[in-house]
Amino acid sequence: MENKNIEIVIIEDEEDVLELLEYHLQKEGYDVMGFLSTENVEQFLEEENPSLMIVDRNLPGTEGSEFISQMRETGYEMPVIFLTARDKESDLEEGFTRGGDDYMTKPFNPKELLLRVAALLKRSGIHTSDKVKYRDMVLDLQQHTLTVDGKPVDLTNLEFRLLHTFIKNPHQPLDRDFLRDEVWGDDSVNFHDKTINVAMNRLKKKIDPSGEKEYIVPVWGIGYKLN
Amino acid sequence: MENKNIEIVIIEDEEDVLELLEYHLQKEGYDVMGFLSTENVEQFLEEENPSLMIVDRNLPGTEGSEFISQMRETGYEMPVIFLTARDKESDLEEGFTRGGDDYMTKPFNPKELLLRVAALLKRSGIHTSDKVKYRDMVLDLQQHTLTVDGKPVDLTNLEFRLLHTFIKNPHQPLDRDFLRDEVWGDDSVNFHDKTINVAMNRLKKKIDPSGEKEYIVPVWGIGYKLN
DNA sequence: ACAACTTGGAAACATTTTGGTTACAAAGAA
DNA sequence: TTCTTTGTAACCAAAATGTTTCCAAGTTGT
Repeated sequence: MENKNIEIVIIEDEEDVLELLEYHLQKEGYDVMGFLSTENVEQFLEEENPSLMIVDRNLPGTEGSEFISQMRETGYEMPVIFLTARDKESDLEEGFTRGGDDYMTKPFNPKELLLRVAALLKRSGIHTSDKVKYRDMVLDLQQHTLTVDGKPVDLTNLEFRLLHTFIKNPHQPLDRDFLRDEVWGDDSVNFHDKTINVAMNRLKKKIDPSGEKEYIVPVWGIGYKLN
Repeated sequence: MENKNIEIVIIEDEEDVLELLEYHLQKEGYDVMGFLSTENVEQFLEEENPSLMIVDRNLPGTEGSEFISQMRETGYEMPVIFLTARDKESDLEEGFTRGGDDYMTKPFNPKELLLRVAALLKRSGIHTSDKVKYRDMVLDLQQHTLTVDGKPVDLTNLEFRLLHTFIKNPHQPLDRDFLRDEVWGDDSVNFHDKTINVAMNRLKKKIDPSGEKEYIVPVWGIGYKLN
């Protein structure tokens, strides 16, 4: 599917409309994340970088355009398509001046929506951020951040590289020599036995404090493995 | 007038519609060039570089979308808005797939047209004003001035360039090598470790003396990031 | 099963790396 | 010159990483 990895966020309080939107967009291969209100969206944006948003103007609580206006001020620049049942001129203007890129009135023609989505994505140059996912973990290689179960987890540089090499080689016991070459580099002389152990344990504790997820397990006499 | 020097080409065979379009766009300060057919447009494009085109689908001789399709193949990439009297779905699709960015049906609302023109110009990177905004900050690229929360803040040249590169790449950790290339230039030999640190701290102190806004935060082991 | 041995984990501590602060010097502009 | 901007150096603080020690758990041979 060609639209893989392009993420689209929808905020729409009418559940059936939301489902319809999700259906059509997913059929085109987009990754769709739907919300029934602006709640939680801000948190979501901190973790993911959607390429486009489709937002109902008429939302419970915050107005849709009000929300986008705030979002723009915070520095988010992805294209936004507003949806509205109304068709008043003043509303239209407000939508555009608050940072909207396009405007469609409900009921909308699904084909047209898809065409407008595609046109906007093309025009704005899609920035698919480099992300690697594994189970509950999302490693953003560009932002150098990790989220586990949606919650951000602070990693040091070393820990980040370490986890990255494990995610690149899952289900495989990586021995200490390999890790040393890969993460620390060949130039590291005087390498202590326990250096890797300690680093691994610090990493394990950060990504799974309770130890219940067992992301990384020791392989006795070899090294460690990511499950 | 703020839209000065932005040139818009219109191709529309109905003379009264063309005049109406020219009137509204000129009132907004755009430079408008109208054509009654696709004839002569190609020649015009070789001499001028309009920022946007508004094209009727239903033209005598060549179809409007056919013309744009050829134009795209020749390498022209400016945004295009199609106008049409018809409202058939197949036409709509053809318009978008042949390189259109937006689509309006006649009779159109002039206000909406202007809004869509402005939105497309913004999205395609043509700045109607040489100002960049980020959160509370407004960077005037022409005047080389900055205001934070509406209050003017004096920046030196170096600081201005530095902040500008951060605003161009928000939410992303910029490492020291990148900053060095971008702001100081590759030719700088004998570059001291701490040069960037000191420059960054001077900048941070100027745009956020109390440190409470946290515009720019260090990313340990990498560089700095604008939030 | 048991002791002897090997390996991994935990915690405390030490070292190194990195960023922040300040003062001052050099370079450049008015 | 005089003022401003920018770079350098020295020093401090914070964070990351490495080392050591001790203990727990797994392995092996008897």
